[in-house]
Amino acid sequence: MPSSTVENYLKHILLLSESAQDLVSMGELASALAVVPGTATTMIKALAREGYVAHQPRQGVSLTSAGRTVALSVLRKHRLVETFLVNVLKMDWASVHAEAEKLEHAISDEVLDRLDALLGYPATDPHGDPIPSRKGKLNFQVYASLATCALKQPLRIVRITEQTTEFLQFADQNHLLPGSTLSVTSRNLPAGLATIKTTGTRTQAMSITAAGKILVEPLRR
Amino acid sequence: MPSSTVENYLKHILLLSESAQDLVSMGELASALAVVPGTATTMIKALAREGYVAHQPRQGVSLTSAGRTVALSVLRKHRLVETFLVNVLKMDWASVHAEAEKLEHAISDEVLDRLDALLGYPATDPHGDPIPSRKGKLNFQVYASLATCALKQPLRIVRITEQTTEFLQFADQNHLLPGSTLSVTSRNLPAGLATIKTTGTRTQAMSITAAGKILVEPLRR
DNA sequence: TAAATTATTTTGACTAATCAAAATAGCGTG
DNA sequence: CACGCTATTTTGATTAGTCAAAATAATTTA
Repeated sequence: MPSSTVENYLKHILLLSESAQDLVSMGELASALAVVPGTATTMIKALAREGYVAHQPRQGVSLTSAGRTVALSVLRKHRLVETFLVNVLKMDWASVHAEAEKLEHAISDEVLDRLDALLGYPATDPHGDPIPSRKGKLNFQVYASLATCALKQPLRIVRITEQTTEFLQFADQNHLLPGSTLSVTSRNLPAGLATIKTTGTRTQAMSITAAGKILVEPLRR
Repeated sequence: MPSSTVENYLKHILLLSESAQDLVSMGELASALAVVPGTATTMIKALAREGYVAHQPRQGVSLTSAGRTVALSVLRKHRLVETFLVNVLKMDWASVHAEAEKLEHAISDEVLDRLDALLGYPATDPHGDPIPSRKGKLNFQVYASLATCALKQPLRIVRITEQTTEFLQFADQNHLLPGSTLSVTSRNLPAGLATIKTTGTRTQAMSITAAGKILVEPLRR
C-alpha cells in the first residue's frame, strides 16, 4: 500500500503532466508539494525503484502505468469527495479542496463506490474537473479558456482549473461557476486584461492569467 | 495538531480507562495499539511531556484534561462516521469499524458537524456506543450485560461492546442487535455458558465471555 | 567558448514512530 | 528475606520523510 505521501507525489505528477506536455521537472513538482527540490529528488528516486515513476535524471519524471493507476485512484477519491461535500453536505464551494486533500488518503474503494452511487455517478466535480472512472479512465477534454476563445461569442463555463480558496471565492462572487453563460467582449494583451459580459449584462475586467483558468465551450442551440 | 498516532494513543487510553477503573497499564495499552510495550512507554513519556497524559512510572497512565478533550473528539468522529457509513451508505454493520478507524483522523470538525446534522444528531452509533457531544460530554451509562442480568427477565439490547468484525457478524447472524428483545433462560458458570431466548422463541447458547459484551436494559411497559 | 546563472542532485543531519533485546523494578512465595 | 516471575523501562538500531547547504550539471550570456 502506498503511503499518503507517495499518493500525493503521484497525484501531483499526474496533475502537472496535464499542463506540462511531457516530463515534470523536479522544480515544479517540489513546489507543488511544498518541499525543497532535494527532497523531491530523493523521493522520486525511491518511487522509481518501486516502479511508480520513470526518472530521467536532470530532465524530469513521468508516471509508469502502475503509478498512473494509483494517481487516478487518488484523483477519483479527491473529486468524488469534493462533490459529496458540496452536493450533500452543502459545504462552501471554495473550501472543500483542503478537506478533500486529507480525506482522499483515508477513504476505501468500498466507501467510494457507495458515495459514487449516492451522488448519481457524476462525471465532473463541482469545479467542472472530470472524475476518473472506477476503471481509471480520465475523460480528458480540451476546452478553450476565457483567455483563448473567440470574442463576442456566447459561452458556457465548463471548468475552473485552480483550486485555491481565494480564486474560487472570486469566481463564486462574480457568478463565474460551471454552467454560467457569458461572453468575452474584448482583450487587451499588452495590458494583460480581458473584459467579459455575464448574462446579467454585467461587464467586468479580469487578468488574462485569471481568464486562462476558466474553461468554456461555445453555447449553441 | 496531534498526529494520528497521538490521537490513537489518546483514544485507546480513554477506551481502556472505561473498563480499567483507574490507570491504564503499558501492557494493555501496547496490546490495544498493536505495538510492543517498549514503544508504548517511549510514546507515553513524550505525551506526558506535551501535557496529554499523566504517567505514573511502573503504575500506568491516565489522561489529562487536554488529552481527554482530544480523545473525546476522535471518539466522536469515529462513532459519527460509523453511523454515517451504516445509516446513509448502507454499509455492513460488521465492517465499518475499520473504515472509521482511518477516517476519524482525516475528518474536520466542520465536516463532522454537518454529518451530525445530516444524521439527525444521533446519541449512539449503530453498535449502541454513545457518541460524545460536540462539547465533549460522554453519556456514560452503566448497563447490565447478558452475563450479569437477572434470569428470565424480558430485556432489550442497548449496546455491543466489541468491535471486531467476527463478533459483530456473530451478533448480526443471531439477531442480537441493539433494539432486539430477549431474555436469559439460564447460566452455567462452571461450564461458562449462558442460554438465551430471543423473541422468535429461538433458544441458543453462548459463552459467558461473549454474553458479557452484550449490554441490556430491562424491558418495561 | 569561457563565464555566469539556474536547476538538480548529493551529503549529512534531524524527527517521529517503531522493534528487538537487555536491564531494572516490583511483586509474591516459599 | 532471598529468589524468581512478570511487567516495565532502557538502549541501540531502523525506516520514512524531511531540510540546509554543498557539489555538480546544464544552459544561457557575453
